[in-house]
Amino acid sequence: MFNFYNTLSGRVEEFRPMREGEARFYYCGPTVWDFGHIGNFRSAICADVLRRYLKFKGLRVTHVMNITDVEDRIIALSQKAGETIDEYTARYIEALWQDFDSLGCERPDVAPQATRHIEEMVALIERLEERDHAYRSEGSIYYRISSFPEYGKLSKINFAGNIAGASERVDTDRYEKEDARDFALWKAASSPDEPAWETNLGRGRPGWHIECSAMSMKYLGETFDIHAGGIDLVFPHHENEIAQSEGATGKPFARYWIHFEHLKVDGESMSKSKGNYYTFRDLTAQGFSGAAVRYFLLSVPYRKQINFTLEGLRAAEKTVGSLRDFCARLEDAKVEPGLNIELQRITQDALKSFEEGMDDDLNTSIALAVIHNLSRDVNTALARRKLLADNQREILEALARFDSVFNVLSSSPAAMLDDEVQKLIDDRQEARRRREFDRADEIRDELLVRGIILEDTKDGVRWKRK
RNA sequence: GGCGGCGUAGCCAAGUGGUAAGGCAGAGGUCUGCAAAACCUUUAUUCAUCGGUUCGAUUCCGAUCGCCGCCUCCA
Repeated sequence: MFNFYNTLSGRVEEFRPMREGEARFYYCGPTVWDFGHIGNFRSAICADVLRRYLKFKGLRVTHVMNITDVEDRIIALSQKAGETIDEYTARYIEALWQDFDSLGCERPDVAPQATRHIEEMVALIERLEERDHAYRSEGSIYYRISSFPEYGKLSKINFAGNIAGASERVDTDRYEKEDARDFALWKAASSPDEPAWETNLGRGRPGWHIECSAMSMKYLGETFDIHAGGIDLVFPHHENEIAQSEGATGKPFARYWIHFEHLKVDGESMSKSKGNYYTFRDLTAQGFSGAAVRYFLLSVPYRKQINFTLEGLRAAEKTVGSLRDFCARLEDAKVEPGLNIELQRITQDALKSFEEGMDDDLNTSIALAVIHNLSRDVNTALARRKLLADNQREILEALARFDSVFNVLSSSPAAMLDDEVQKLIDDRQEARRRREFDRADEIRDELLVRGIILEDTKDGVRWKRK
């Protein structure tokens, strides 16, 4: 199996699934109040790679990602737009899936929405009330943190040291709570026109944290393998999830917690006010590909902050282009039958190193370096005609294996050339044969204007779209 | 006030108690009709600074400087 850092234990640990051959994995998904930004997608892509690597390791994965479609901001924005919550969030959910596709993220097996699971949340809150972990105050219901002694075990927060300096910024007067740390499980509707649900708990809406407890346990069981999310969620969100879930069931909740670091933009935290805020769509509008964004975001291991810059993204775009060219060249190569033992060894070593890198806390930097080194060795062999048919097959299989995790190598098949363009390429070849190089270069320039780049190789002309 | 991370070539960046992966950019070369692509060579005697531990430190410890973040909605 492989190792990764478990926030709960504070150590890199070997992953051992609860059930042989199976991994149950929950990822705290987005709040759909706007288009996703690159920070959201760093997390989503890290989660995607984790999920893919679990599969690489031969595990059957059940991946659940929640969609938070009700919270204060969504309510405010939808009301402002004169829409229902569903009308407002629908477009962002649609956009989310489009972005997932563009970024090469597999869709989760289940993507439950909070608004569709109010019943489950109500039932969970009732269980917490029965076990005395919850109390009512002015129509709302709060979690009683003093009733859960293990509170803080995930984030290791030192409450004594914290309160002093931070308290001035914490709004403690807003609700009637027994303890400033207590958090809302259920928020009573404050006015008749506020979106709310009529339930056994009264008219209101769920607190933010309860949805993840209710939905993860519904789809994965009361105890499951991995719970993932952005680093910012460690406290209070995940800490509260543990309190809610373990408080209600008396059983361990998630066994492994994995958290993805944030990214910086131009060396600073990303924020709209700093003008360094990018949605994925901002980048595609500038002509960047999803694969380049994905490659960039995976080029640094998940536990390090990555510094996002447009310059870095440009470099990633070039790198992905080179790797894809390499794959296409390898596929098209006309090779002699047979097997080059030396190349076979290189290929096997690459597979081994890739896996060792990923096994070591998902070190994507190392895994990518392995792909680059293999690419160089194979290019050299190709140029020297040392690559034989069995090697070609093995290397393509290895690359497919790598790409089952990274998903940046395969590109959509190039669209067919139209007849006119094909004729120009043929004409140019004819001109070259006659050594009419002015004419040949003229045609090459003309094709370039049409966005087609030609490369003359030993095996004939290759073309690609700009 | 409490807590944490980072500082490695022009840029991005991995990494380890035993002598610096990878990518981008640059230079020279091979190949080519010329290109392009690819390949080869080359670009850190050195890992913020100063001490300490050690046979040996970029890697461990301490101090200093600089940058970033969390503790509040946040991926």
